[in-house]
Amino acid sequence: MPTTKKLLLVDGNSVAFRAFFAMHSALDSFINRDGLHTNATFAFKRMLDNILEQVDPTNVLVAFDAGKVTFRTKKFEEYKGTRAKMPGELAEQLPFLHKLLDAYGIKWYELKNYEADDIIGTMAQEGAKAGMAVTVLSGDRDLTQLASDQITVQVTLKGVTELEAYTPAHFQEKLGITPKQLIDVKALMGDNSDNYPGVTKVGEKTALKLIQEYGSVENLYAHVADMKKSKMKENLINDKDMAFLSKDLATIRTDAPITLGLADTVYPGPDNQALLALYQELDFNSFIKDLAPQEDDDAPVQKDLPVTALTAANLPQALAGDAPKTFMIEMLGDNYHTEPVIAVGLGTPDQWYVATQDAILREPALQTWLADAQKVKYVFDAKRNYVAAHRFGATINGIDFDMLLVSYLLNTVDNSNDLGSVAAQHGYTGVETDAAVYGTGKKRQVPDDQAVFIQHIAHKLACVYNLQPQLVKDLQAHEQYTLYTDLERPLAIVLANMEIAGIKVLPDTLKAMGVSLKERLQDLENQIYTEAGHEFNINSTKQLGTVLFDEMKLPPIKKTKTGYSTSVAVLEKLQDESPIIQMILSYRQLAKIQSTYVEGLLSQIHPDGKIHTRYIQTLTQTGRLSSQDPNLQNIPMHQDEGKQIRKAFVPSHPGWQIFDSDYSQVELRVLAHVSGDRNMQEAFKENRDIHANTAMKIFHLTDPSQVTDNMRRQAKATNFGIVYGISDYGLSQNIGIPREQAKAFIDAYFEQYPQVKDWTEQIVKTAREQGYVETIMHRRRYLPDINAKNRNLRQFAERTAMNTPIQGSAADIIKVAMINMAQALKDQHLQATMLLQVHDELLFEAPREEIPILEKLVPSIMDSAVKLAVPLKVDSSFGDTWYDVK
DNA sequence: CGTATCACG
DNA sequence: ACGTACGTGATACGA
Repeated sequence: MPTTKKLLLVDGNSVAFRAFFAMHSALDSFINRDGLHTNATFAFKRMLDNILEQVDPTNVLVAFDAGKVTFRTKKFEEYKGTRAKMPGELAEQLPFLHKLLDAYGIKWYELKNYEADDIIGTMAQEGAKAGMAVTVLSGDRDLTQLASDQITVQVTLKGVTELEAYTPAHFQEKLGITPKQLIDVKALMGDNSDNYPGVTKVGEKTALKLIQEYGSVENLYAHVADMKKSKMKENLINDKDMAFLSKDLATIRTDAPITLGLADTVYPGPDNQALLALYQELDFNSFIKDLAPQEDDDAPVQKDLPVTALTAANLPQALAGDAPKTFMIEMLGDNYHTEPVIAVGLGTPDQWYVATQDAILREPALQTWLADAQKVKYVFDAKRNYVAAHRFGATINGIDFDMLLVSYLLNTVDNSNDLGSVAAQHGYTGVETDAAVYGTGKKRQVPDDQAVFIQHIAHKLACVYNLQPQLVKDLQAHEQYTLYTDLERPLAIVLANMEIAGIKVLPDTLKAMGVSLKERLQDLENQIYTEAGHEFNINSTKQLGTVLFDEMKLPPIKKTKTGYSTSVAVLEKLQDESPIIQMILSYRQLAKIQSTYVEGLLSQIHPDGKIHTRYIQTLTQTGRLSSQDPNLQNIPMHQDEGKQIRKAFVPSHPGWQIFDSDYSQVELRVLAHVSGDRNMQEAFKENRDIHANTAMKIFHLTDPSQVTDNMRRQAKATNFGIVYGISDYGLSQNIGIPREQAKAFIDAYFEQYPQVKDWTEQIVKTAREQGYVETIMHRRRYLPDINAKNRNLRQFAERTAMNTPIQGSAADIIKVAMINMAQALKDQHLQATMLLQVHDELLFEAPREEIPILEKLVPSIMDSAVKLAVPLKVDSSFGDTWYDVK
């Protein structure tokens, strides 16, 4: 039987766009020696390899758009009229993409007056007719209308290699229509990015419904007269011409006058000499290595690095010299407080040393070297190595380069604990991921082949060493070098010491709460069963939904994608309908306290009676910390029931106290600073109640005495809304007022704080132009969706553009304070210990006699962390437990 | 392993 | 018209 021929068709322009933006954050590091940007070419190559491997085609064609003028613009002048010009950094790469395809032996093609879509549509039809299995690769969904039994359309998702396969079945499942009907849907809803309107007031939802009902635009109009009178019917009738024109524009041609046939698309495979020349021109060194002839197919792709077993005997030799060395302590799991050490490695590219026993960490020679600040170390995750070393009595000084931390500062996205994937983000492909070597989940283990294991450690060490120059250069290009050296790098050590210190938690206090909660939960459970008439799992939203909305016939206020919503907001609206609602609310509240806080925290107390959380310094997109295993940044506070948990958090020595300081309204102060708003700055300079001040402004009051509690509450929500990147709908939902009124609040707000309004507009504009926003300390967040054609994505990016500089600058400020605080405690020889950070709050334990010192010292360090145009304000308190700190 | 819910700033 | 507040982590279900 002859093998089926496989045809791969690639939408060159849209895949190039995706490639460009997938590696947009690496734009600065992907420049060849001639100053040419190469990020899109690099990512395009990887996308191409990925799809070639997946499809293994016999024939390939890449189609490009020939220009702006096409038969569609002749039919409708505004077609794609609002489309932004291709960025220059991408346009300059197009000739190299063409060269790359030539070297791959892949035919590429463009046709005057037609779009790439039409070339693909025509060729796909021909291929299918010839009995070929056709795969289309594109970055947008327009082409999915071609999907059929023989044609699969792969659409790129995020990143370089993730794809979504559109088949007729997938269409049915996802949208409830056939691929062809997508054209009809677009005829009605129009296409914003292609700039044709469809029918007035008809969006995706409505269009889908209409097509599911009528099947096609033609049939819809055949029956439009029978529809019952409505605004929509009127719009449909008025816009009939536009609907049919839109349908025509949306239809991908399958009869474009292309001048090549299937025979021209035969894929012979790459020309390695041509590829080598191109890679040299583009400085794609990692790809050049891949081209090197392999002696036999079974040989490892990575050539072996020079490794010696690290022993007590050869430590002096291994540690000789003052040149920088990479160092690592390897563990299989995340939690470095407890995880066994499986290897210790160090060295330089001349010679790597790897020990597979943890005992080496107790060697005095190694401990001396680790403690010596003059011995320069490169690591991946300083805090992880520091804490692990501490378990063996070692202290690490002299950490110069932390690849993980630097990578996070360069681009906050996806800095996992996996060195291999972080390396890949920076174009370094010479190292495997841990998942590939150790496996994942239950099967995670040290490889059976010891040589494979040791080479993996060596390759990781080498990777850190090799990436150092490039990443430090990138930091400098981003003006982030001092953010790294003066803020994040020292902070890692401060955090390590907080984690090591841990906080004492009294198990008996938690257990007593657990006993009482258990009884109360049992009572509530029985009452709920009585009301419901039978037993069920209250924790199952599905079963609860059935009881409330099917059996008891309560009105379902909201739906989720899987069924009825039973969230607090919904239940509160049902309060008066049945006594069961209050019982469920109470049950939920207590069950949360029991499972997450009583049982959860109990299971995390170490043998030393303390909880040692991990602060994740390289995760959030704004620069905040996060806290894991357990999360000590979300211990209950707002309701007294849950707040009791805090009584279990106590000082670790008798006669000591818990001391706490927090910033007052730090985010709004940051907003007053960055916006330069005179009215808001004045309020803070005069130490006024900012929410009451806002209330006076938006309610047009003349005297503070006129501000009611409710006005202040609404003003407070509005202040928050501004920080989050306001929308009238969001505000209206939050405080339960009509949308119109929320809009009036916002308008009044912007009128009273005009420079805040200017700033929100300015920051969005800046984000659009440069693709990222920054905090006061140059922390950077990329916003690739800021120019997205998808409205939701774009608006989300716009809100983020407003929120991140505020939340992120506040994070910068407390981080500076933490570093200064750790230094001050050391300088003044205080026993007080910094234990926790909760975003705008620092928590300490200290001997009672040091409390008066802290009451002066902590606020003075915190409010002088940075100099803003408004003062920072800090409130402090102390007590026997965390609960008593209020 | 994704979803819903709810704890924090 | 469209669908929306920003940033996190832990737990319980249920496929």
